[in-house]
Amino acid sequence: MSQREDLLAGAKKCLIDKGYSRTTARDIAAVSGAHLASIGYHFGSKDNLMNTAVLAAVEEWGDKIEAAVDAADAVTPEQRLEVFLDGLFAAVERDRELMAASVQAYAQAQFEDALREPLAEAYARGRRTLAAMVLGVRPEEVDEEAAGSVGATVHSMIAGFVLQSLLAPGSLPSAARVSAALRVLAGAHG
Amino acid sequence: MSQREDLLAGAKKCLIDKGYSRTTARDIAAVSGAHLASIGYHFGSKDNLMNTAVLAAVEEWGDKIEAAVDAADAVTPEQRLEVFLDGLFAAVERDRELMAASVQAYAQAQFEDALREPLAEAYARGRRTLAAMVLGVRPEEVDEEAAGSVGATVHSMIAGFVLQSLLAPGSLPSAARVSAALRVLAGAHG
DNA sequence: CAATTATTTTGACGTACGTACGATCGAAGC
DNA sequence: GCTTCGATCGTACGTACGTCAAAATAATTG
Repeated sequence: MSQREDLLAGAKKCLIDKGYSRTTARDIAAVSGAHLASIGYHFGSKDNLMNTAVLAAVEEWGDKIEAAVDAADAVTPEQRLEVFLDGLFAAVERDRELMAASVQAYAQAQFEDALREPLAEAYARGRRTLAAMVLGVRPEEVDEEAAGSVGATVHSMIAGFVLQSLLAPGSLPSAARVSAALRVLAGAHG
Repeated sequence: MSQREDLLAGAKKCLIDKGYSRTTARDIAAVSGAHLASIGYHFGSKDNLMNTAVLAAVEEWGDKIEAAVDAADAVTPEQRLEVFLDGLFAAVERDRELMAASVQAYAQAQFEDALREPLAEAYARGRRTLAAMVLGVRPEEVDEEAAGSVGATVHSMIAGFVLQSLLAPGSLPSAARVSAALRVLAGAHG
């Protein structure tokens, strides 16, 4: 493994263990086993390395969501959302670290355009994917209206559950209970 | 205004403008007009001051949500969720800074028990309040089951919409569209 | 008004930070 | 075998950091 890869892995680990801004260049060097000065050589600056690590983590987390979507696509439309949530919640518990990194990403994105823009783009893409799943169509067929309502709502729910799980591990409801809750919510203003 | 109050206000401002960890003690002193050493005198340490500011911001944001709940309580149960979301989304756009601070809070909470515990508690309380609103009962009457399903789901949606709004301002759907989306979601697995 | 306590101000200390510079190494090219 | 070039290493510079001790001032109390 090159020092470049080591540094990136180390930065991700630090991101999870100490957070974005509390991570120092020396922390990354120590954790990765790479040399301090290699950060500048390979990434230009420590902040640049951290941004790269943050985006990589968010992308990985996006892949997990997509895997849950793919699994849900195999079942009937009626079961789809619940199967998806089951897969998602399992991933949430399993890959806690990835989500912790994602929260760091959102927090930092407010101060760095280099983070906010790709994150906003990923968010928009996610909405389409999720709307497509729920509606049972292909992502390209999802119109802006559906992405901005159904997709945005599902995506928001996910993000919120992730936050909740980080704050109070193990407190997530089952997918079945979320389904029931959605019926209550839909009924409350039908 | 005492320096204590000035410092707290300055810390909040820095929290919003520069983020939790990027804020230095000298930043706070400069913004607040207070003296550097007053931080130690009044708050013991800079971190302690920042934690106090973070919790104050989250509490303020909680008050906004509660105001939206109260407003929604005035209408019929059928309109309630939609009216609530209308009020909430208005608050989201109006008090963007409070939400930005809240995101900082969640990001930091992962590394400081002094933040995570009160935040988790506030989260739990919010779930009850929201479940009570949707179900049309008083918060004390909400059982654990309802708080953990309906309340948790609504709360997650809110948190997600907040994140979305921070990432891409102005991209929130209207409350009516969220309502429609919820009906779609409930129907997708009925 | 004197005495005591609370707050503000000054100044500085020690440390940890990010980054730059040149030396060193190792493999590939001719 | 000498050169070249990308990568790694050792080190040190300048600076910005949080905190503290003590002096100065303000407020409170008897």
